[in-house]
Amino acid sequence: MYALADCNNFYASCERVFNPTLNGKPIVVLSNNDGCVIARSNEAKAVGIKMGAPAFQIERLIRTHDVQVFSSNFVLYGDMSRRVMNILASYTPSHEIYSIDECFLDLSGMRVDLREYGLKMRRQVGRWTGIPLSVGIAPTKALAKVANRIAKKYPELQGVHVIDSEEKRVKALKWLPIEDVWGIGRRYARKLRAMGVNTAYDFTLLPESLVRSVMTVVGGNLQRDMLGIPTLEMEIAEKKQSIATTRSFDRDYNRLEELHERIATFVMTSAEKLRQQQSMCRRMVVFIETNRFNDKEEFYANSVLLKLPFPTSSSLELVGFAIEGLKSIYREHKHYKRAGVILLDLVDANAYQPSLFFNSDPKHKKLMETIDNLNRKHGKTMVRLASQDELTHKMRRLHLSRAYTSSFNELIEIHL
DNA sequence: TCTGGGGTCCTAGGACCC
DNA sequence: TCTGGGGTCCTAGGACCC
Repeated sequence: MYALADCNNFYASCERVFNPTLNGKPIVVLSNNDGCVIARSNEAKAVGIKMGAPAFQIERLIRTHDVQVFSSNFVLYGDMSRRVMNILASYTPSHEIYSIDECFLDLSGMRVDLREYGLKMRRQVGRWTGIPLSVGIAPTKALAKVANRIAKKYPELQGVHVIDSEEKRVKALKWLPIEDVWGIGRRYARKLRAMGVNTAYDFTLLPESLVRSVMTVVGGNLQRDMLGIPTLEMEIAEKKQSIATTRSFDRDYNRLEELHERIATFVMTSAEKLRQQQSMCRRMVVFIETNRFNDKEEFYANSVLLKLPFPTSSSLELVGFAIEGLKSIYREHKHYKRAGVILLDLVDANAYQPSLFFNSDPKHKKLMETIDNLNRKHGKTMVRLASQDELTHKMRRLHLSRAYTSSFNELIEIHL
């Protein structure tokens, strides 16, 4: 049996933990630059605020319903996530952190009352972190996902649902519309509807060969899992296979120097994560885009895949390559709105055999360690490259909550 | 004025080799 | 004019997730 534990409206709940006066009020959390909605409390969903809605389009809703608005505070959310995951880990010998707010737990062989067990983790997470949790338990991961939806949907279940019989499995799948199935997105849902498949249950009745022909092996595996045959396995966290830093800008950039500074900073951020997991990268993508919503200027997007002459995790070397790449895709007289850097083809820094001729400069290793340590101790951008001398950008974060968990200056004060 | 960011996996088709 | 077959590697693009 597997459990899927999922935090309810995670970002919104994080904001609430440190400000209980928000209980019962509609809350939304906005993306970087306060661009669009990325999380909503139940109350905000109820008044009709859609996921992904641009902030400027919902101003009226916000005013009418006194919606509490927050800029995203990922330092806080990451920290809360770690606390929740640590608690959940104590409930199983094997868990998979599936996303910032979701965790699969392998409960096979556990001699416990599963419903009680789910209620217990939910209570403990609630008491220790203040985050509301829903738990779905079933024989496979895909069914645990379904069970979790049901746990969320019906309050009388108290946040926990167990699928432990064929009858419950069928009932759950007949209840779930095809577009809400994990692994079936817009594209496949439309195709399946056209084939007369309206629910998850209909999907499980399709011939396997048909499913594979439409949705490749991925769909076939999903179908088996939904039939109750454990097929999707636990994927225990190892290293990331790619590391990306991408951002929309607060305004249009058109000068090469401005993009240069942004790209250098993105590389620095990515490279630090790269070193943290003790990898080196062999390829890098650099991309830039103009504003796709602007009808007055033709949309321009371009990217370049760089094959590095040697694997490296040195920010200095990576920035050098990235800037060469940037120059190859930069066009003058355009207004850039978004850019990013993706590190790919990551190899283990310790296992790598240096080449006879071309290698990352060994002096950089020590230097990077020093920089990482300084930045860790003194805040993110204590040490930057000279190319980053002028920080011309400012993220718009008008509604930022405090760094309750990560900064001594921003701890909550309790007055007795 | 204002529209997110960070990931994973699979496949078809081309390049290249013998 | 005729013009194989099989293997591997790589990559772009498409699908999905939260």
